[in-house]
Amino acid sequence: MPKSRRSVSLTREEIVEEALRIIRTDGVASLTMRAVATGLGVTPMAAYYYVKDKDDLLRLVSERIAESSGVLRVQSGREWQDVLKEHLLALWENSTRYPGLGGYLINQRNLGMTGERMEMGIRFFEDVGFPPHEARLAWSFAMTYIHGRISVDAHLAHKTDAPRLHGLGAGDYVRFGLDRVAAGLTSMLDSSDERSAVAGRGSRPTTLRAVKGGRAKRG
Amino acid sequence: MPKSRRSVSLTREEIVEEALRIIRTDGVASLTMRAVATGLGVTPMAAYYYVKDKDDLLRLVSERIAESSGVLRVQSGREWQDVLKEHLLALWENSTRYPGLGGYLINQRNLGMTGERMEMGIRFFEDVGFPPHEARLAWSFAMTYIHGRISVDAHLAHKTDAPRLHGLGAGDYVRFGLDRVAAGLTSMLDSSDERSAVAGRGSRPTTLRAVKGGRAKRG
DNA sequence: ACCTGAACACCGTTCAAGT
DNA sequence: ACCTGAACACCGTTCAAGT
Repeated sequence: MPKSRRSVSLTREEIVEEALRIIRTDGVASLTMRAVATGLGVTPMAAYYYVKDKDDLLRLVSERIAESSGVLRVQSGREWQDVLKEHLLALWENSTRYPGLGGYLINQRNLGMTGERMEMGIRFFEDVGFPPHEARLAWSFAMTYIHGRISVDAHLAHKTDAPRLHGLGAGDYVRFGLDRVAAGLTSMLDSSDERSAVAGRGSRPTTLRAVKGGRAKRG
Repeated sequence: MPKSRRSVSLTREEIVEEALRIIRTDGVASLTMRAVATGLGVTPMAAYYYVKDKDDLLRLVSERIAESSGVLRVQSGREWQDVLKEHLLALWENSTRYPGLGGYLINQRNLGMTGERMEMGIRFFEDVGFPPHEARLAWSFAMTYIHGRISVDAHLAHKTDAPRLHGLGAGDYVRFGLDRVAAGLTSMLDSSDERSAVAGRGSRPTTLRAVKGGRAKRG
C-alpha cells in the first residue's frame, strides 16, 4: 500500500531501505523503480533525483548488504580458516535473505562491494602468508565460490525453508563448500605438495609462476 | 538484418541457434523474443509456437552449451583431478563466449543442465571414492565454483580479450580456482578409505552432519 | 499446423514544467 | 532544490484471427 502524502524530503537512505524491503519480501524481480516510488508515496521519477538509475540503486543495495556482513580481518587466537569461513557464511546468510539478488551481485564488477572492502580482503590473505598475487587469486577464489553459492541458493531461499533434496539442505552445501575452499587454500601454504607450490609462513622465498607487474603495497 | 521472407517452416533448433547467435554477438541482455523473431524473419509471436516462453528458450540455450562441453566421466590412465579440471575448464570456455549468460545460468535450478547430466556428474565423484552424499556435495561444490567464475567473467569476456588487472587475466583466475577446487576435494579422500569416514587432512575431521534419507542408487 | 496482427500490461528513462 | 506529469521506446505475452 502506498504511504500517505509525504511531508518531508526523500533521502537516498530511505530509497535504499525501500529497495531492500521490496527484495526481501518479493524478490529482486519485483524491484522496479516504480515499485520503490509507490512504496515511498511519490511519483515514479522522484527517486531519480537521488540515484542515477536502477543499476546505481542496486549497487547501493549490494554495498549495504556487504557492509552488514562485517569485514575480513585476521583475529589473534583464531585460525584464519575459521575466520574466513565465518565471514563468508555471514555474507551468505545476509545475502540469501534477498531472493534473487545473488544473480545480480555476481554480475557486478567487484561483486557488488567497494574497492576498499576488496583490498581489505586481499590484505587478509597476505597477512596469513600468501604472496601478493596469490592473495589476490585466493580472495577472488573464495568470493567467487560464496557468490556462486548465494546465486544458486537465491531462489531456494525464497521458499519456505529447507528444501532438503536428498536429505541435504542449503546449509549443508554451503558449509561443505566452505570447508573445501579453506582446505584447498590451506594446501597451498603447506610447504610440501603441489607443483606450483607457494612457500608458506616460514619465510622462504616463493617461486611464483611468471606473473609480472604486481606490487605489494603493505602498511 | 532481418532475413528475407521464409519459405519453409521454423524449427525449434533454428530458434535456439538464433538465440545463441544473438547472445554471442550482443550479450544476453540483447536477447529478446522480438530480436529472435526479427533475426529469423518472422513476427514476434511466431517462436511461441515452438517454445513456451523466454525462460524455456533460455533453458534450451543453456542445455545446448552444457552439451557442447562433453560429459564428466572417469578416464582410465588419468588422474580424476585432471579430468575434472579439464571438464570444468571446457564449460567455462564455452560459457564465457556468451556474454552475460552466466548470471542467468547460475539462477537456474540444476545450473541449466539436465537431470541426467547432473546424475552423471555425481556418479563421477562416487566412482573416484566419494560416498553418495559427499559425491553430491562435491559435484555441487565444483559446479557452483565454475558457474560463479563464469558469471564473474561473463561481462569481461565481452570486451577485447585479456583485461589483465594487476597482471592477472581471466585464465589465471579460473585455473587457480580449479586447482584449489581439486585440492580441496582431494584432501577429503586422503587418509581415508573410500568406504566410510571422510577426514580433512588438517586437524578436524569433517564430521558428517546428520544427513539422512540419501540412498545410493548405483547401476 | 503454423503464423500474423493487434492489443495489453508492464518496464526504465527523457524531458519540460511546476513549486 | 525537489518533485510531478506526460510521454517515449521498449519489453513479454494474450488473444483472436488468418491460411
